[in-house]
Amino acid sequence: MSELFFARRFNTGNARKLQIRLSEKVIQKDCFSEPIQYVGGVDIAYDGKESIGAVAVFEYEQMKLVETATSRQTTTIPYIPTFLSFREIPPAVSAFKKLQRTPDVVLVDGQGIAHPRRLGFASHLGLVLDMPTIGVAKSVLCGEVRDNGGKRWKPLVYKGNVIGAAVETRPHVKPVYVSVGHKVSLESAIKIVLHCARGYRIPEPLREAHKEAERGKGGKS
DNA sequence: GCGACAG
DNA sequence: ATCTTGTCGC
Repeated sequence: MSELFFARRFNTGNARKLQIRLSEKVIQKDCFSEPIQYVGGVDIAYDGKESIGAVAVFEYEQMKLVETATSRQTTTIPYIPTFLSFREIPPAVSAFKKLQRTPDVVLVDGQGIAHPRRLGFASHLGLVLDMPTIGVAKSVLCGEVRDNGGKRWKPLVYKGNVIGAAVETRPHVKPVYVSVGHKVSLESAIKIVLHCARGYRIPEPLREAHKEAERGKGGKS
């Protein structure tokens, strides 16, 4: 009962101010050691009133799954466009705490700084975990793709600034929208996403995290 | 004021 | 996100 009340009273005004304040702390430079050894993927699934957070960790070079972790808890905040992170961070962080190995960089299902206030789920999560994160979204939240040459990626521009890139992970397939989450440059983010995409539009760590979250439905974790 | 709007 | 039948193609 209290959760529902809290959800209805979610204060977008305060959340908006927090986003603006936090967005200034986002670091857009590579803050991880090379070569990358482990990459993680985070995704959230919903089962009725509960959220299932899942994390999958892959060995970078071979792209082999080495570990997964999930966490199931009551959903506390409703989905409100541009405030997705407040809803998904709790289950994501909870799943992360169960990991044995800490990935060097994490792919997140959503936008990084490609957000109206430059603080999408991937950036917010990166700040909370103090870890390098990359936003990988399946559709655009804001901005427009600038038609450039025949590269594998095109810049996503919003109000005159490049906030991310539409990356064609597979030929002739709808692109995924990559943006800086935290502690990584856009160039590296694109390179990492392309490395992790093996035969499918969605990078392996995210595909696996999605499957893991689906498996968490109808049970506990 | 109106329309758009990650998952 | 979630629900949901059939269909096309490797």
